[in-house]
Amino acid sequence: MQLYKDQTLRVHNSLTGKKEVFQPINEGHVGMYVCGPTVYSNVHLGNCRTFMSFDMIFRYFKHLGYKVRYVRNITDAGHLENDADDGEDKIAKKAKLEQIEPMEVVQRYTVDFHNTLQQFNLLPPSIEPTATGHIIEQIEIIKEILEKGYAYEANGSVYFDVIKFNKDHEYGKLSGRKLEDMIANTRELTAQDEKRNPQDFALWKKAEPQHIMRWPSPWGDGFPGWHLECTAMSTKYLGETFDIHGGGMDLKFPHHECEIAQAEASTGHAPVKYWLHANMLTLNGKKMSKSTGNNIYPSEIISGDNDILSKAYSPAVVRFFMMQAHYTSILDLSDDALQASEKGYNRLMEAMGNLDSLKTGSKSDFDVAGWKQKCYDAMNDDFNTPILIAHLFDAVKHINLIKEGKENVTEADKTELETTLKAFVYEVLGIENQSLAKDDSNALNGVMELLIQLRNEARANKDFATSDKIRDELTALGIQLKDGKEGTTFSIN
RNA sequence: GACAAGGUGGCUGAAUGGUCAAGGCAAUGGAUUGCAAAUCCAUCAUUUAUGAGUUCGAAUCUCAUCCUUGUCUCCA
Repeated sequence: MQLYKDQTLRVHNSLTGKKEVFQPINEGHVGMYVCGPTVYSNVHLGNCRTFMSFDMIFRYFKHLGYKVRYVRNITDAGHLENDADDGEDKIAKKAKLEQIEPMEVVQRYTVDFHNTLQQFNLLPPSIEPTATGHIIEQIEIIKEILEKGYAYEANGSVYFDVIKFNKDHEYGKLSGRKLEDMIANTRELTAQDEKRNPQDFALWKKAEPQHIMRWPSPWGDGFPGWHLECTAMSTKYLGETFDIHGGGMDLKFPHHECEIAQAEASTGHAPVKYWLHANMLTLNGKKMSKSTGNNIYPSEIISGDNDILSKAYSPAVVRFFMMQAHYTSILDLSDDALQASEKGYNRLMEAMGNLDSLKTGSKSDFDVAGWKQKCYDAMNDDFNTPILIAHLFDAVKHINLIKEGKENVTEADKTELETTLKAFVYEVLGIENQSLAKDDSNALNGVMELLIQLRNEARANKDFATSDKIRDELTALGIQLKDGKEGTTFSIN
């Protein structure tokens, strides 16, 4: 199914600041690279939002029939705490702190990362390369940049020469910065600094004798600079120019700016056609920060074991909540917002559960084909999931009306509605139906049927004490009875 | 201080020049119900941080001010 031939997708390109029609470099194929986590601590909820956004994008491309190669790296070396001379590798620092091998740190938090993303129903990327697995490729790129004259060696380290590069190229075009301004706002170099210019960044850092993470190179033992791994791995798996590069807004500068510089310096041309940036997640209107306590881990939301929220929320509800905002907007997570999302989520799932049993007729009061295209239009407009969800609720309303017998639907439209709804909710948005009623054990259904029958008998006899007792006790257990025209049904919250 | 993304109803969150500013949640009235819940119908921002400007027309463009988030710088 090559749906992409019928749909015009527009994406917001951070490089130009405009929405552009998406045209892949190779027809029918999409190459997408997203900067993955540095695995030195448990994955942050904000990171989850970014990866969830790109998971949705990945899913929509697939849904449209593109063959997608989605590469998301694991940074397991080289991410310095800061760019100063005493900059320490984040992973090496954590290893020292916990007195374990750096690779134990990497292993522990990579597993946590995968577990968390799996809970939120993220699809695994096509390739998930690690920085340490691509040291050779990174060294090769450094050699090329050195050959082209855009880098210099100093005392066993190699630095990218930003000023030289800016003479032939434009450094700062992604983040809207001017090199002159940056230089004007910078202090003088200290005497012991190896860099020619404070804006220069490390391609290769010399490893001090006590440094554990080290690899041999033409410039001596050392380790790669943080920005380099993404250039090496994206080029290796997606080519010198690929379609989409994604990541969090916070990576725009310097990380992505440096990626552009490295690629242009080594290959002579721009590496990426469309730059997509996902916006940040705040908590109760403020940035998340471990030091102020305004912070929550994914596992704490799911378990409810935290001081910030009133209750636990399922991963599907959290995902639905995130999808209700556009990926380029700042999203604020709060208890009120999650509660509202949970109710909306339940209503959506309820309607989808009722879809199958709808009675069909000879005509439809609901323009399913028009509605379906509206859903595509929403997604085609830079993956506008909030608008898509608004349309989904339009379908919910019609499903409920049909169920009540106030509207009609033909068999063909019902099938179309069901297929489309499932495609957008499950396949594109990646929202699972986690209501317990779905995995219906026959025993539970049998017991419920019995209770409903007993209650209805009591109601018929006007024994409301008994009928209300059954209803209230079930409510206390989290089972809600629903008296409809067609009889009584139940749902489990 | 610089750059970037923003500031929309009680909460959340769409809409970037064109009649009434989506949707979810909450709220109010009605239908339904033994009473509720669920469901349906109706109501719910003369107004988009503030001030000024451009325009026949602005939430949307321009300028100023205030605020939030991110990055850099400074500081440490």
